[in-house]
Amino acid sequence: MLSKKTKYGLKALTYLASMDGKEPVQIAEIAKHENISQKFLESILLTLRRNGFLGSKKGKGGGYYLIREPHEILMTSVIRVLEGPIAMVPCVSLNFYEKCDDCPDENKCSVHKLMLQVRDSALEVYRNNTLADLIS
Amino acid sequence: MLSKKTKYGLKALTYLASMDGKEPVQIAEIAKHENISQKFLESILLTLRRNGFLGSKKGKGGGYYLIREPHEILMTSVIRVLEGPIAMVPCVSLNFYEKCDDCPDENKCSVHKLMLQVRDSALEVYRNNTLADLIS
DNA sequence: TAATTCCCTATCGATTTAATAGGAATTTCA
DNA sequence: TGAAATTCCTATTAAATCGATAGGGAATTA
Repeated sequence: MLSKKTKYGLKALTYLASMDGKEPVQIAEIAKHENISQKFLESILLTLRRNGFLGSKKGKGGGYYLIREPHEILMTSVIRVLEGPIAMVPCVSLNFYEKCDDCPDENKCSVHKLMLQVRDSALEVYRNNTLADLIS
Repeated sequence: MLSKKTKYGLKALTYLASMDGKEPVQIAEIAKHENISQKFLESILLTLRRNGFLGSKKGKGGGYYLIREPHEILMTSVIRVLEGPIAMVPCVSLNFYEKCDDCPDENKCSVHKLMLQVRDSALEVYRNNTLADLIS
């Protein structure tokens, strides 16, 4: 299940991308437009800023804005920052690999085999979608 | 993230399929072989039986066994029973559809658009894999 | 009748999630 | 210079979910 954090983050990014200008947009405006709890959105935007997706400006006329072009922002990176691993089990994760406690041999594991395919198919989707693709 | 329930359920099914014979296999044997908490596995096998994947026999020499051929058991149905929806958001789910509270128009929603693709790619994997495919 | 094995419900502890609270820091502008 | 606007940051909480455990009941076998 996709977390609300990721869902809201994607919606906020899309909203900012659709604004297009580099004018800062206030949290309150995004929250209202997308029906998101303002305080919750606040923490999400902070994460996106700390991870290099957004810039911010304080004080009157302040807000958040994209610091990269929408077509440069891959869904793989957004998902990894907001949601974490794309893989459904750590033993097939590229960026968050972990060995399973129970499994003596990954290569013989049926779950591993299946989830490898699922990961690859999800990766292909995320790699083929940038923020720009989500707008139109 | 894939739940342990699903992971263990898949491992148990694979083990039963690899036995091949219609001889009942005891919970304890599966649990030991796959390093799973026996009591937890018990409840999982019960779910699989109630959903038409397994048969069972009580008393000495009892246990669980597959009641369909491995190549007839699609991953779509196993996943839906153990894990629930394949979709990452209810608004793109085929079998567990639900409207989003916040979203006024699904067709304009960027998250919807992305998650539709993710669902389709996952579905394709699950539809192309039967229990038989996981064994070899 | 005793042993074996699955059947069933309830409960628990830990973790995660979504949201809230409350104020600090910075910037703008009158 | 000071008040308003806005982001920044940490802590807390309520609810849900997950993985596991407990404890006995019911059926089957020998």
